[in-house]
Amino acid sequence: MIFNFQNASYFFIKSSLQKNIRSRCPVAGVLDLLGDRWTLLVIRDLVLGKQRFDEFLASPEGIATNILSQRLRWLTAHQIIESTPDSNDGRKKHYSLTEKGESLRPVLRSIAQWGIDHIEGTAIHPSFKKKS
Amino acid sequence: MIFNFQNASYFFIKSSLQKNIRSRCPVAGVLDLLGDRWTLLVIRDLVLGKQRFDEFLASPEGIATNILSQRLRWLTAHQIIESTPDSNDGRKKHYSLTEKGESLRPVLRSIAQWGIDHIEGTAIHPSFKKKS
DNA sequence: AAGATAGATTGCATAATGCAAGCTAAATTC
DNA sequence: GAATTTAGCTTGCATTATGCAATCTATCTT
Repeated sequence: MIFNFQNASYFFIKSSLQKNIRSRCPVAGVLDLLGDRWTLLVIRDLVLGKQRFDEFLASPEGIATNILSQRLRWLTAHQIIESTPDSNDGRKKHYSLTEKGESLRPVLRSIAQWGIDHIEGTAIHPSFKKKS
Repeated sequence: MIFNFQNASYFFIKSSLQKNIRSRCPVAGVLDLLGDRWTLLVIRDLVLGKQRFDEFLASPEGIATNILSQRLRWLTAHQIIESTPDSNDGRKKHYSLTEKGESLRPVLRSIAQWGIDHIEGTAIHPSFKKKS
């Protein structure tokens, strides 16, 4: 990603603007949007049915709270996820994939399949098969 | 990626070892292998028929020489690409995708398609359609 | 009222990236 | 055959991102 995530105000200013696009290549565009060590793992968690901050934190890769928080903001700003407050507990938020986010499922599946086929020690999560 | 690429000797020691795997998730595995701002763009270039250091450098995203050099080494170490010396010009190397690298084509296509559908201003490269 | 919980933000050390410059071996030009 | 150019790197250093621990605020539970 292009911006200094540490500085929240800078982030918000920039993220509401058009992205600094590196090129017209869609692969480069996707990398600018999702291409780092963590963003796609948050989306994976959502695909697997996780919805809450704590659930994402509990994933085995061990994302840090600041990174998670930044990625959730980023993904929300780019309409890939959205959050709704829990109706019973005002502290809780439920994150979910928007339609745009849902459309990443086949991409994620394609990536996962390649990983299974070519990276030793990886295995598919059972619930990954649901909801083609 | 996990290592300090700046220190070449450290790189070589580490890259010949088993990767420090973050989890058994294949998505995480792929991200550890390819998930940064540049690696997939080098693969894209190879998919598009580029073969040489200078050709990769000339791509519109403007990768730096040190980063390109590191990525080529990384991808070679992980059997995704290989290089052969030019028979006429001893300075030149030709990089190409291995079978493992070729198998990334559909993944790249899937990513590209999502980008075209959801990222404004992106468009597919014509030669991307060749060789399903 | 006191403590626990959810979802964060902050400060700081470490690591990765970006850029310019330089380097080496091979090829080309003069 | 010496000087220059080219291809593919490497190095140094500034900037940016990440990782970790600590802290904070609002809400919920006891």
